[in-house]
Formats: sequence, C-alpha cells, structure tokens
Amino acid sequence: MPKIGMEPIRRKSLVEAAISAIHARGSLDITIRDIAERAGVSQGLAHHYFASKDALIVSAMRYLLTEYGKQVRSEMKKANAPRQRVSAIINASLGSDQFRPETVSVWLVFYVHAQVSSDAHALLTVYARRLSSNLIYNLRPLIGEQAPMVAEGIASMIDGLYIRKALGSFKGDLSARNLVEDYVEQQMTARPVGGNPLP
Amino acid sequence: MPKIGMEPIRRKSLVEAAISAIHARGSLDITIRDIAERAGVSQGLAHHYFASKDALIVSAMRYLLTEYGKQVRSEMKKANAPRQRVSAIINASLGSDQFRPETVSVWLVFYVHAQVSSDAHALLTVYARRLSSNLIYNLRPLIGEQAPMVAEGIASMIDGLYIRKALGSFKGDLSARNLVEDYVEQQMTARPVGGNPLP
Amino acid sequence: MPKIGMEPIRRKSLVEAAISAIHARGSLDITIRDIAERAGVSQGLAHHYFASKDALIVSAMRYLLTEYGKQVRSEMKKANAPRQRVSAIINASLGSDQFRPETVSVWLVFYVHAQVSSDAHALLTVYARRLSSNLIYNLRPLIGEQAPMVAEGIASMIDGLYIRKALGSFKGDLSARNLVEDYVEQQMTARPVGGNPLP
Amino acid sequence: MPKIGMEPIRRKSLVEAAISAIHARGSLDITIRDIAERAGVSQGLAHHYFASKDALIVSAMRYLLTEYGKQVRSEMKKANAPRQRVSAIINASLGSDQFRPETVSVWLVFYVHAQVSSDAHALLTVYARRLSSNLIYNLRPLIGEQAPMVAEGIASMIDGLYIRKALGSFKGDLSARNLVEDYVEQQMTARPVGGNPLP
DNA sequence: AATGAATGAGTTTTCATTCAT
DNA sequence: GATGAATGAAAACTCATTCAT
Repeated sequence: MPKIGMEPIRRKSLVEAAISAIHARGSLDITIRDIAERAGVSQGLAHHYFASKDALIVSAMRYLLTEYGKQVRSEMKKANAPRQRVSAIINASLGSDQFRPETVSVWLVFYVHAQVSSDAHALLTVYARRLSSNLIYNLRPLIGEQAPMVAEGIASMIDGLYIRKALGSFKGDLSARNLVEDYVEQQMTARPVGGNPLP
Repeated sequence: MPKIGMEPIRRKSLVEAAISAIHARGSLDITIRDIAERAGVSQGLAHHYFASKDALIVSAMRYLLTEYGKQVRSEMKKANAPRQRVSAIINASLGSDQFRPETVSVWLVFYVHAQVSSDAHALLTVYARRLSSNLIYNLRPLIGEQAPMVAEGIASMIDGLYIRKALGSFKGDLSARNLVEDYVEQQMTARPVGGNPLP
Repeated sequence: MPKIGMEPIRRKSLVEAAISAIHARGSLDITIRDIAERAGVSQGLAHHYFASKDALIVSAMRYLLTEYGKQVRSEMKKANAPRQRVSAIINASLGSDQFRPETVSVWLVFYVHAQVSSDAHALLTVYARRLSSNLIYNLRPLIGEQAPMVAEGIASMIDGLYIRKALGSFKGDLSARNLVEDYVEQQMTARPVGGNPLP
Repeated sequence: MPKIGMEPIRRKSLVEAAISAIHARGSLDITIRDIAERAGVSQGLAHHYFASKDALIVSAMRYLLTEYGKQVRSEMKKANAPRQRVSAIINASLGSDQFRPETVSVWLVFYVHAQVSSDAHALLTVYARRLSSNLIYNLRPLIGEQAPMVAEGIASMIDGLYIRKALGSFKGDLSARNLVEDYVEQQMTARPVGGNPLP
C-alpha cells in the first residue's frame, strides 16, 4: 500500500479537506478526524504530514492566499494601464472564483483567526500590504496624493462585501464589482491628479 | 452568600464576562469555566442562569446589539435632517464606543458565528435590515433612487473597516469616519436627486 | 405563603411525585428537581422534608407497600375460609389496583434497588416474609406439608407476572389471576392433605 | 503498547467489565470510568470502541442473551423428545450457569432497563418470543391446546424465580427447577392431550 | 414554611497527539 | 508510507446538597 512520492498528493488533499471542513463548520472548530475522513486517510496520517492541527490550518491559509495571488496575476496580465490594473485587483477579489460562498466563508474564518494566531496574522498582513502598495502604485497616476486614502476605501469595501456575502446580506456578484468600480470612478472625477484633497 | 433578586445582576455580569473572554481569546473557543471565573462565580451558576453555552453566547450578542442600538438612537437625537441622520449612523458605527478593539473583535467573532448559528444569524439579520432601511430612508431625499445602492456601499465600507481594525490594518478612528463621509459626499455630488444613475 | 400543618400534605405530594417520576423514567435515575416540579414545589422544599434523595425514595417504597397492605387487608375481609384467603392474596397482588402498568413498573424498580440498598432490602423482605407466612398458614389445611413449596410457587408466579407485565409481554389481568388460581387448584388436587409429596 | 487486531479483545473485555460493574452496583448507574478501570484500559478507549455508554450497555445485554442462547442449544442437543425439550429450556434457564447471583442480578437490571430503552426492549422481546414459541411447540404434543397458557405459566415462574433469587428470597437452585418441573408434570396429568381445559 | 441562590463534585464525551506495527 | 491503538486532558453539563433570606 505505501507508495513513494505520495507526499505532495497527500498534503494537497489534506489541505483541501481542511478548507472544506472549515466551510462546512463555519469555524476552525473542526477535528483532525473529520479532515482525515474527508481526505480519505487515517487520522494518524494527518499527523504524519502536519506537525499539528495548527500547522495544517496555516497551510490551508497559505493555500487560499496562493490561489488568490494566482488570480491577481492572471487578471494583471490582461491589463496594460493603471486604471485597468486597479480593475484587475477588484476583479480578482470579487470575481466568481474568490467570491463564492465556500471561499468567502473560509476567508472570514481566517481573518478572525488572525486576531489570535501570529502565524495567521503575519501571512495576512504580508498579503494585505502587497495588495495595498499595488493599489496605491496604480492609483497614484490617476488621483495623485489621495491614492493611499482611496486604496484604503477600496480595500475596506471589498472586505466588507466579503462579510456581507458570507452572511447572505449581499447577493449578486456583478453589482459587488460595480459598487467598487463606481467608487473608483467618482474618486477619479472628484480628485483628478493635482485636484481636490479630502476636506 | 446567596441573596434574593440576584438574577439580573448575575446574568449581566456573566454576559460581560463572556464578551471579555471572547475578546481575549479572539474566538468563541472559550470555556464556561473561564467565563464563570471572570464573573467571579462558580461554573455551576453559569449553567443555572444559561441553559447552555450557546444561550449565553446569544445573550452576549444581543447585549452588544442593544448597546449599538442605544448608540444609534443617541446620535439620532442630535440630528434633525436626513444628511445629519446619515452621519449619525456612521458616527454610531465608527464612534469611539463601538470602534474600540475590544468591541470590534467581538463583533467580528459574532459575524462569523452567524454563518453557522441560526439564532445568531437571525439576530444579526434583523439589525442589518433595520439599519439598511434607516439608511435608505434618509438617503432617498439626498440621492434619489440610487439610495439602496449607496446604502449598500456605506454598510460595506463600515463592515470592512471593522475587519481591518480588528486585524490592526487600520489605525485611526477619525479617518475611518472621514472615509465613509467622503463616499457619501461624492455620491451626493455625482447623483443629485433626479441625477445620474450608476452606469 | 407559609402555612401551618402543611407537612403531611407536602410529604404525600412529594412521595406521589416521586412515584410518578420513577414510573416515567423507568428507573431511579430521577432528579430532585423533577420530583419537586411534579409536586409543584421548589427544590429546596424537597430537602426540607426529606433528608436526602434516598430517604425520599425509601418513603415512596414504604408508601407503595402500605397501599398493597391495605389492598390485602381489604380482600381478606371478604374471605372466611383458607381457600378464599389464598385467593384474597392473589387478588390483592394481581387486582386492577396493583397490576396497573404505573404500579408494576415502580415495583420492579424497587425490587432491583433492593439488591443494593439495605433499607429497601429490609422493607421488601419484611413484606415478603409476612406474605409468605400468610400464604403458608392458609395453604396448610388445604395441602398439608407441601404448603411452603406451593407458597413459593405462587409467589414466584406472581413476581414473574409483574416482570412480564412491565415488559408488555403479558397483557390481560384476568388471565393472570386465572393462571395462579389454576396452579393452586391443581396442587390441591394432586396433593390433598396427607397426600403425595413432591417427588 | 498499541497492537494490531485488538478490537475484538478490547470489546469483549469491556463488555465483561460492564457486566461485572452492573452486578457490583446492582444497577445501570455505573460510570464509564469504572468499566474502563475494570477492563484495565483508559476511559478514552472505552469511547473509542463504543460510541456511547448506551451502546456498551446494549452490547453487554446482547452478550448475556447470546450466552443464554448457547446454554439453551447445548441443553437441547441432549434432548430427543418434547418432554425432554421442555426440561432442556427449564434447565438452561435455571441451571447453575444462568442462575448464579452475578448473572441473575444483571438480568434483572436489564429487564428493568428494557422498560425505558427501546433497543433493550427489542432485544429482550425477540428472545422472549423465540423462547415462548419453542416452549409452546414442545408443549403442544403433551397438553394440547392449553400449551400457550402453560408456556406462560412456566415463563412467569422462571422470571419470578430470578427476582426472588436476586433478592435472596430464594436459595437452592435444585428446588427451583423442581418447582417448575412439578408445575409441568401436574399440567400434563390434569390436561392430557384432548383433556380438560382451564375452567 | 418556603424559596431560590450557589457550589463543587462527578459524568459523559471529545480530541489532539503519540506510538507500535 | 500508513494505520489503528491508546492515552490523558479538558470540555459541557448535571445534580444533590447547603444556606441566606
């Protein structure tokens, strides 16, 4: 039964099982047993590949972050101007891959977990910062010195839409993007480069 | 030690202890023992007053919601025009009482819990709806038929700011309010009553 | 609210509540809270009148035994010959008062309890002995020296019918009596006074 | 310490430990901890093999029933006529294996438990029915249409003897069998096939 | 006489983790 | 590499009992 080269396969299926368990449970209050069962392996094996439950959870988080990173890069490839790159980030965040209930609920759980786990916090912060500078960098040619403020506005709106989606308060994914794009458009109108600062 | 009429006192101190425990832990993964100790009573007493851990958590949630409701009403009293009432809601949500780390982190935990607990979900939904219609009602004289869309934008931004605050990605509370007020202002400029709809 | 002379009333209603709780639960695994609620009084009061849960249970047992004793004496009054007195005991044991499901199940629980509680054991033994000598005394003029053996047969049959009734394996109460009476009749035929002993 | 293929061994020793605990306590009011200690394993292991306390108890019951079934079959092998098969059942029920205090007290506890647990009730009912038809089938050639009635008489007497044995009201096991055999003999005398029915 | 407040010990159950095979 | 055996600690919850009022 034991095979060689199983490691990456097992790790991936365990991580995906963990994500599925987190979604089903709506929290990190899941058991190794449940994860192992979903992955179709024994409890012992989960510990063989992951030092602890926490390590598995961090891996799951990293997995989600990586998927998101891929999405951003993929959208970025299609863009060749600052305004389009801003939209690329919005599309990656609120597109049909990321903005599915299964993904959204897990993200939220990780966000909350980051309040207490330094590993999780570090991971999330790195990504948030990277995203933020990316946004600011592309917003600056469009709206000048207010770019950081608007980036914060965009990020807040996106995060808020995740919460509302998870709770079922928000439905369609098309209008989610429109909401944010509209915000960007109006900021560009109100604050053309060199124009009116925030009062 | 036993006295008469202790019920409301004990219930309140247990609820507050629960909130404090949730904040400290950053999740609902807290023990009745911890809560009871924080409230200075025995474990048994916690069960005497609350049928289950879940019942205690729901009570804690209701408590937070009630506090927020008070805050909204208090801000509303000072307002006497639609535009001021919109600001009153923003102030209540992002004011120094609600937007403290201790409160913000607990809100977030409850939001996530609502994904899985129907009691919690119901509570949160009622409040969200009430808040939304309040916003829409006051936005309508200002921006007309786009009021629901803008209300959604405001609510998303506020929720997002909570997440970012909880993660420490967002610092000052003054600028949080400014960010949302700025959004409202620009919507009013771009969409005066009878004006331009969302493209 | 406190009244004088409540003691006997409270005690009786608590004892009856205990019996009803035992029947409902099918075992002694009942709570003081449940008993108190059934009696319509507070938990504390149950302890006021009964030193402990065990004391209450013993009282309940004594109550049942007393009721049975009354039944036997009442049937005995109608009898004026040994043969009739044997039937009186059978009637008292398997009559419609004692042989109801509610009573039967509680008797059984007490029987089992007597295996472990010396108080319960003592109570039951006293009654069993009294019943046995009563039976033997009246059987002797009918079947002579085999009276003790036949008394044992009667008692066993009655006890067995209780078990079977409690389990629902036995239905009609008329035939229960007939079964035992038939046994007595045949013993009288086979072993007339001075006749054939058990082989 | 952990070895392979321990499951059946552990299950059996836990079941036997449960029976021993029930006998010692005289009721089902036993703890998993006690059972695990008697079996020489940890509390956790008991839950590893039995989903719940109730599942363990039902297993213990099944075990006792199986042992009894073996006893019946073993006695039946020696019998080659209806009259002998009736005696075989009596011997199996009141023989030195089944009629020991340790076994009798546990049987009684299970009987009472069957009033409340549907699993236990089902198990016991199946056995009771099988036993009853077995008895009736073998009694019919001996006493004709009264066979069901006499079977009921035999079963009641046996059950009653168990109760009396458990309470210490009945001592010798030889005379227990004689008591029932005597009942059978007299029924055969009084009701030869085609003879006198119950009045 | 009667209540309800309060406790602490005890019970079942769950679970991450370790380890022999 | 993979399994299942085994543990021990901790959790929620129950309950008889005590006590102030």
